[in-house]
Amino acid sequence: MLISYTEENYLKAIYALSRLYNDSEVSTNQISDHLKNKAASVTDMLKRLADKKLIDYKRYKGVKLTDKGKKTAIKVIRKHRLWEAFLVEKLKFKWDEVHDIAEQLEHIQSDELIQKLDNFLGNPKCDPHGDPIPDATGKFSVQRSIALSSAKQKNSLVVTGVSDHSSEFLKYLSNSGIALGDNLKIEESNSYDRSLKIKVNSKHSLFLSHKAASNILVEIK
Amino acid sequence: MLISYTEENYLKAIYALSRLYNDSEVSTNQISDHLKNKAASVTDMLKRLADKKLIDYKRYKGVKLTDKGKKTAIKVIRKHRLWEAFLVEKLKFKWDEVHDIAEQLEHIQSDELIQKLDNFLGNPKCDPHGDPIPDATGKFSVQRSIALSSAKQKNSLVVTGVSDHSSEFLKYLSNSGIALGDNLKIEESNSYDRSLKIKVNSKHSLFLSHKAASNILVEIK
DNA sequence: AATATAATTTAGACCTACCTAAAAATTTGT
DNA sequence: ACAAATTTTTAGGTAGGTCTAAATTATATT
Repeated sequence: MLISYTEENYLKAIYALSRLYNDSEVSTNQISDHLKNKAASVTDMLKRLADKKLIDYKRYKGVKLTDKGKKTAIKVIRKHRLWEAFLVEKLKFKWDEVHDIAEQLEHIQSDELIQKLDNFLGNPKCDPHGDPIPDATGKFSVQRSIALSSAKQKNSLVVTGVSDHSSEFLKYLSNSGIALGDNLKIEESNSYDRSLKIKVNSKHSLFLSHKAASNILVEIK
Repeated sequence: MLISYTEENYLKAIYALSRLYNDSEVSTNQISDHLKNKAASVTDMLKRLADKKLIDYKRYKGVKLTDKGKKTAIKVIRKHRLWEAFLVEKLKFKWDEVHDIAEQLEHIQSDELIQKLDNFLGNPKCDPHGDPIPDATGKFSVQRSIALSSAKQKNSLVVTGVSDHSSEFLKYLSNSGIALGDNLKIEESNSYDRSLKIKVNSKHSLFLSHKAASNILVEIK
């Protein structure tokens, strides 16, 4: 079955938005904001994607990718990140110049091309931005560590390291009851000073300043 | 001004067909045969291309590329051939596997990408099929030598070499009044035995067997 | 619980790029 | 030169993907 350029972009958007909010349903408006289309256009497309069994869709109730839709979205992401790696590693683009070109290249259809490109690049695990590249089966072999302060997802964050290695900071962390491997949930984020309220291992809660949160590295589980 | 994927394919088709027949006007049916579309669809598109000043078009009279249209077509060809070179040289595709993928890649929009790809490949003059790659200004620095027997264009052929180097064949050629640098025109081609009637330097005419014609190399001027 | 507000969907329109069928222009054959 | 055959164009329709404006459903407020 054929999936168009535009349909692929919708699937990718739904995948990304769903990840941001703990794999929950994605709303029409979220998609229209993300894609900079009107909500009415999104509704049209959702019907078509549902006909093709790429999403589960009930009107007014938001949307989720089916396994087939998810597989398609991850394949597009795989292609995008491999092409970004190619553009930076081989063609010597700057990392900030490659996004628009990769947006086009990600839609080229050829399984053999993806596989050969992957080999040519030495089967990289991450793209130039540090984002993980899924393998041909759709599996992400690495998770990216990011600053807690820049985590977009609220749930299922695991502490994997720190970027401030001073004993002062590490002492502060242990006093706060935060250790490597702990599970964090962002309960509140305050935009005026970018401080966070965090729940640790579903037990105790605490406030973290932006400075502290930016030095805690987490992965999305 | 934006030129769509489909419009680019029409321009490429018109360019190729025009070259086959001494840069003459191209007919609606030639285009529809080549693109495997219906003639009515071609007429639709020709009107749009004419609106965009990419072709000169008068109804019932065939069509020619404008300078702007020609420049666009050559740029697409440049991209196609550079990508083919990449696929074969770098990704180790076989030369006969790359065409469909290059048909997609040729429409990626980014001048910087083309230039960087060209440099990455070492500024090749020809693609893996021996077809010349135009430079960024649209100039072809080499002409491809082909067997006279496989020339699709009838006019403006220049003798550049032979593939049978036997003294017997060379003697036959000089007896026939054909030498390096001579200008040839195909006046007739007979499909039952693939023999050709040739005019040499706009002066004398002669018949050539398929065997003889397949050993004479020519370029298109 | 009724109403106001926000989110979503429907209705109707447009453009690109294709199609079929019929009409018009051109070319060919005698 | 005129009829026949061929080529090309016009007319009208379809599907994808977008839009605006209006209607519907869901959510929030009081």
